[in-house]
Amino acid sequence: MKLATYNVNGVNGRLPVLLRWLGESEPDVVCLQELKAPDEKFPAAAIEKAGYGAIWHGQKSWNGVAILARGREPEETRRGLPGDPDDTHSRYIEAVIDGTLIGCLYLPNGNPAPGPKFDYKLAWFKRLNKYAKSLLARDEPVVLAGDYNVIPTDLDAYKPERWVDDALFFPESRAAYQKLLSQGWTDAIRTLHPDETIYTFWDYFRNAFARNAGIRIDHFLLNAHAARLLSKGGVERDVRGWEKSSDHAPTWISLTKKAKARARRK
DNA sequence: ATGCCTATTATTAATAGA
Repeated sequence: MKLATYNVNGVNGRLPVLLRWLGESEPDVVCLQELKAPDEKFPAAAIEKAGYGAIWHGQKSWNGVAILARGREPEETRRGLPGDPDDTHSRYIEAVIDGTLIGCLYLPNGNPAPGPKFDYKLAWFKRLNKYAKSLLARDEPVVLAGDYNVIPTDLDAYKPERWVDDALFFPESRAAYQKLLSQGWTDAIRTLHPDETIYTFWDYFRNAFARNAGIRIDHFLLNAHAARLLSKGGVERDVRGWEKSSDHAPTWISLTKKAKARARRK
């Protein structure tokens, strides 16, 4: 099963890119972020025509998340994180697909930091960590995929010194991410490629993509059941170079059907 | 220290992204 996460940066403005990518990459499960569209403007017909069932949680102008499943309908299990009934942002949606629980998240950016937006980021992170702890213990594969808006370590940024004043790299943001990992989650891409320079985002400024001036902020976190099934993963970097592309590239992992015998014995 | 670029929304400029 190939799972992908893609901050599409406008699901309607980038629809040709999204459809081309779905056709070429053929992921089985897709977590989308930054739909930038209300529910009624989600391009459900075009996505269905491409062969995908979908659930979505939209919002006017900003945010918005969706889960797509090739040849099937995702079975929705939650929309919105628990812990704050006054939170109006559409940043979390969750479904069961083929026995795997998939959480699709779009963590707040938090800039400028410090400030109220950064406070919101940390508060959202705290709610995520609390909820994630309850998911971790489930007796099935669990995958938390999305745009975490966190650069985990120096290895994950081109010139990390340029990011020290940014909410994505603030000590509090990195600490919250490490705290989440320490519950027992596996950062799939970093685990597969421990020493590689891997980026998932290149901004539109300063010719960043051509210079490979990127950061790694789109992540797959796996519980132990899912981690045992992890076989490969990476970033579909070419997509970032397409005409009218998002500033993020699709990031993907493959989960095998059954754990390898060696892993099972452990 | 700031703009750079791009999308959306509401009317040619503001806001957000990261």
